[in-house]
Amino acid sequence: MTSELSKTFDPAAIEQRWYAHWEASGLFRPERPDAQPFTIVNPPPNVTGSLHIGHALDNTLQDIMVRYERLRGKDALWVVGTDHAGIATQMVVERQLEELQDKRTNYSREDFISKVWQWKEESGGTITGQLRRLGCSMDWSREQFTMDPHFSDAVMKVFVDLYNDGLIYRDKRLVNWDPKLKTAISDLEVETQELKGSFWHFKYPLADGETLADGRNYIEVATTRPETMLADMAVAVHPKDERYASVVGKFVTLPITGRRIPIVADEHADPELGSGAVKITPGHDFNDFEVGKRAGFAPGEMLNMLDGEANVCQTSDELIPDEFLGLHRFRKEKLDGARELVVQRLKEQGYLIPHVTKNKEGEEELHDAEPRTIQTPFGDRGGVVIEPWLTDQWYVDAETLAMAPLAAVRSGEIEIVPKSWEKTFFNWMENIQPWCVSRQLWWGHQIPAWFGPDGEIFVAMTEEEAQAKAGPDVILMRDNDVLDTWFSSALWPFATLGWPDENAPLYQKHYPNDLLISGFDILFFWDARMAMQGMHLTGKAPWKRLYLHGLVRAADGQKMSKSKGNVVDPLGLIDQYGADALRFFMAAMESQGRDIKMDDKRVEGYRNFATKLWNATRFCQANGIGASTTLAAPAATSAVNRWIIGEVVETLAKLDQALADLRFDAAANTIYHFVWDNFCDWYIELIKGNFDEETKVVAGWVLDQILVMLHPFMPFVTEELWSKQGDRADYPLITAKWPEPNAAVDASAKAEVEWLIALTSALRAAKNELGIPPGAKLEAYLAQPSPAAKTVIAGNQAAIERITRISAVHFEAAPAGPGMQIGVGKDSFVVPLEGLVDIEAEKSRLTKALEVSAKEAKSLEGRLGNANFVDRAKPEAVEKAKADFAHHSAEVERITAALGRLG
RNA sequence: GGGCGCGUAGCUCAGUGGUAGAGCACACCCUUCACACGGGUGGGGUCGCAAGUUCAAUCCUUGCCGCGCCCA
Repeated sequence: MTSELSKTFDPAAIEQRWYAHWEASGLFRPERPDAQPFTIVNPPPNVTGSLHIGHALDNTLQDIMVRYERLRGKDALWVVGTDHAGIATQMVVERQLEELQDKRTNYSREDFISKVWQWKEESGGTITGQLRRLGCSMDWSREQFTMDPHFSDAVMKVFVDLYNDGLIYRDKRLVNWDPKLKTAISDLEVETQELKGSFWHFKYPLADGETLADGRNYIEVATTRPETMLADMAVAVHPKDERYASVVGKFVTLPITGRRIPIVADEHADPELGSGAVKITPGHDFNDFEVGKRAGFAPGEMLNMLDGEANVCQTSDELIPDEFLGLHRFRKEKLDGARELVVQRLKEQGYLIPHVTKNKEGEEELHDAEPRTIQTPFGDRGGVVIEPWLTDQWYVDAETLAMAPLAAVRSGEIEIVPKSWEKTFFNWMENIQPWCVSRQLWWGHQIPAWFGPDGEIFVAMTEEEAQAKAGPDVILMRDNDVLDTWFSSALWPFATLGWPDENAPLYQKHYPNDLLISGFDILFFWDARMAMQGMHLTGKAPWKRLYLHGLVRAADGQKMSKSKGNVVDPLGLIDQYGADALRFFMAAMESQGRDIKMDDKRVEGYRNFATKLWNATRFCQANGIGASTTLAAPAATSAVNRWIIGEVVETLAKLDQALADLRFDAAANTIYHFVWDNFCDWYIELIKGNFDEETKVVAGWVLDQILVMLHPFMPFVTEELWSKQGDRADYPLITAKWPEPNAAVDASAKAEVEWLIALTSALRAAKNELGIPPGAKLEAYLAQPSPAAKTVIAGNQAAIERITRISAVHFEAAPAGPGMQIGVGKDSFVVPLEGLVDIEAEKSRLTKALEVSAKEAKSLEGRLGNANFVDRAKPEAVEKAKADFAHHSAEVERITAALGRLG
C-alpha cells in the first residue's frame, strides 16, 4: 500500500529524519562480509573547519560513488575523520588565550596541550555534523582523528622506520621560517606574491687599495633587501666577466660592519643584470646559500643576523653595531627597522648610489632606490613575509620516495582522472625538494627523537627504547618539535584501516582503496604524499584511481574568500533549496577539468526537479501505482509500456557508463532527462486515462528504477518516495538493489511511440503557429496511411485523442476546404479547419518549412554529387546523407503538394 | 621564463571529423482533474581570430588575441 504524500515537497521536513534513521540503523555500512569491497577515504577536514562550498562538492562526489557502489551490492566503506591541523588548531586556542590576556607560554607544554584537547572535545569537528546535513553516508561508527592513539602510534612508527631506512634525516640548511608563528614550514606552504618594492644600489669599497680595470675603487651591488648586508659574506661576479676578473679572490670591506669579505667567481652572478656583481648573504637567501657553499662556507659557519621573530641579533663575528640590534628586519607597525637604518647609514656615509630619473621638465631627480616589483614569499597561515633562516630541521628524502609513485602513474597502477593532471604530477614529483617535516609547535605528533648531551640522536618509538640505545647513564632530551600535519595525513588511506598491523581485517580487505577524490589544490600537499608514504610503507599504491576536481567559484568567477566577502555557505543553500538540489547541482556541474561557477538559479532548478518527481509520484499514487515487486522488468504488451522499459534499459546503460568514467555531469543529466522528458512529459501523459493492470505494474516498476538510479544524487527525496510507494521498512532504498531490468530495447515499440510523439509535436506546433487554441478538438484525414500509421493509430486511440486532441482519424481524403497539413514520417495528415484557419498563415507556415527542407536537400544533394565524398567518406556518413536527402526531398514534395491544395 | 586549462545561444555549461545541444533567462499561448517550483510553442549561435590538414573542421595541427591557474 502506498502512503499519501503531502501536497508540497518540503526538503527540510524529510532530510533530518532520514539521515538519523540511516545512521542509527547502520545502513551506511551494512554487514556484507562476502561482498566485493569498495573503499574511499574522505580527505580529513581540519578539526577547526566548517563546511564550505568546496567540501560540499568534494563530499557530494564521493557520496555519489559510495551510494552507487553500495546499491550495486558492494561492501562500500567510506572512511571519515578529522585532522588535528597543527598550526590552525594551535592558533585557534592561542587566540582564545589572547582574548583573556593570556598566552601559550604561560603554560607548560602538557597543560597547553590539554587545553587544546579540551577545545577539541567542546568545539572541534563542527564539520562532521555539517557533512551529515549534506547527506554523506560515511561510516561514522569508525570515525577517526589523526591524534587517536592508534593513529599516533602509526605516525611514530613511520618516523622511526623512515629514519632507520635513511629516508628521514636531520640537516642544517635554510628553511622557510614564519617569524609570526615561529616555526619552519614546507615550501608548499609558502605563497609567492608580487609586491611593489625598491631596489637599492650600493658601493662596496675594495680592500687593500685594489681597483677595477676602469679605475673605480669600489664594486657596485644592488639589493631588494639592504638589511641583509649586515650578514654579507661575499660578493659574487661571473667567472667570465672581464670587468671583475682582476679582483676575483680579492676583498671588499663592508660598510657599517667593516667585515672583510671575498670577491668570488660564481655563475649565479648574471653579468647582464645591473652591475653584474651581487652581494651574497648565505644565511638569509636560498640562492646565496648555494653560492656560499660553493665558495667554501660550511652551513655552520654561515652568519645569521636574525632571531626567530626576524629581529636583528648579533652575528657570530660580533661586527653588527649595537644600534641595529633588536630592530625588526624592516619597517613594522610604523617603526623603522634595520632596512631603513642600513639605507640611512649608507647614504650618510656616501655608499648609496642614487637612482636618477627625469621629471617632466627634463630635470634630474635623485631617489634612494629604484622602484621594482618583488616576488615576495608569504606564509599561507601566518600571512607574514617568510624569512629564509638557517636552522636544524628534520627532512624527508622526498626524491627517493617519489620514485615509486612516478612509476605507478606511468604504468597505470594509479590512474589520474582527468589525465591532464598527470603532467603536473610528474613535473612536481620529478623536481621534488627535501620535505621539511619538523614544526616548532606544541600541538601535533611530537617527534620521537632524543638528543644526548653531545648532540647524538636516538630515534625510537618510546623514551625507554631511546634510553636503551643511548645507554643507562646518558641524559636524554626529547626533540621539542612536532611533525608537519601532512606527514600524518599521508598515512590516512591505511593507518585508518589498522595498519601497521598488516593482518588487520579492514586493512586486508579495503587496502588499496579504490578511489580518491580530492580538489586539485591538494594534489601535492596530500595526494602525492599519500602516494609516496603509501607505496614505501605498504608496497602498494594507496588507491587505484585519483579523481581531481576543480574549485567552486563565486558567480562572477572570482575565487571565494573570506576577505572578499563572497563566500557562499552551502548550509544556506541547503536551507533554501534542500540538500538534494545542492548535491545534484554539484554533480551536474562537475565536468572534468573545469572549475564550477556558483549559480543559484541552477540549484533552484534542481529543487524544481525534485518537486517534479514528487508530484509525478503523487500522481502515480492517485492512480493506484505503487511499489514494484520484481527487480526484472515486468512483462508488457502495450507499445507504450514496452517503450518505457526500453528507455529504462538505455538510461541505465548510459548512467553506468558515465559513473564508470567518473563523468558526474553526464550521469546527472542522463537521469534528469529520463525523469523529466521521458517519464513525466511522455510516459505519464500517454498512460493517462488507461490504468490497466499491466500499466500500473510497469509504471510502478519504472518509478522504482528512477528512485534507485537517482538515489546516489538525491538520497533524501528518493528515500522518502520509496518508503511512501509501499511498505518497505525492511528494505530501505539506501540498501536496495541497483536496477537489473533483464530486458532489451524493443525497436518496434520505440518506433511506434516515437511516431506518436512526432505526430503530437507536429500538431501542437502547427496549432500554435496558426493561433488555434491548444485544447481545440479536431479530426484528421489520412488518405494513404502507411502500415506503421495504421498500427499506431489503431493501437493507441485513447492516448492519441488525449494528447493530440484529435478526436478521429479518417483513412480517406479530406473534404475540400481549408485545413492544416501535418507531416509525420511518410504520412501526410490533413486537418480540416472550416472557418477556423487563416489560409495565409498556413501558407506562410508551410513555406517556412519548405524553405528549410529545400535548403537542406540542396546541400545534401551537392554533397552526394561530389565523387570525392561518395568515394572517400565513411560508408555510414554516405548512408546518412542519402537518408537525410530522401527525407528532405520527400518533405519538399509533400509541402509543395500541400501548398498547391491551398491554391 | 616553464607547464596546464579555458574562450560554443543573453547567462552558466555540455558536445561531436559530416555543418550544433541543455538548464536558466526571453517571447507567445495555456486557470487541461500530479505539478505555475507547472504545461505547450518559439526566437536566438559566422562554435575567440587566422592559416593548414581533409571530400568535409566548432571538433585535428600551427600561429595569434583574450582570460585563469600552477611552478620557477
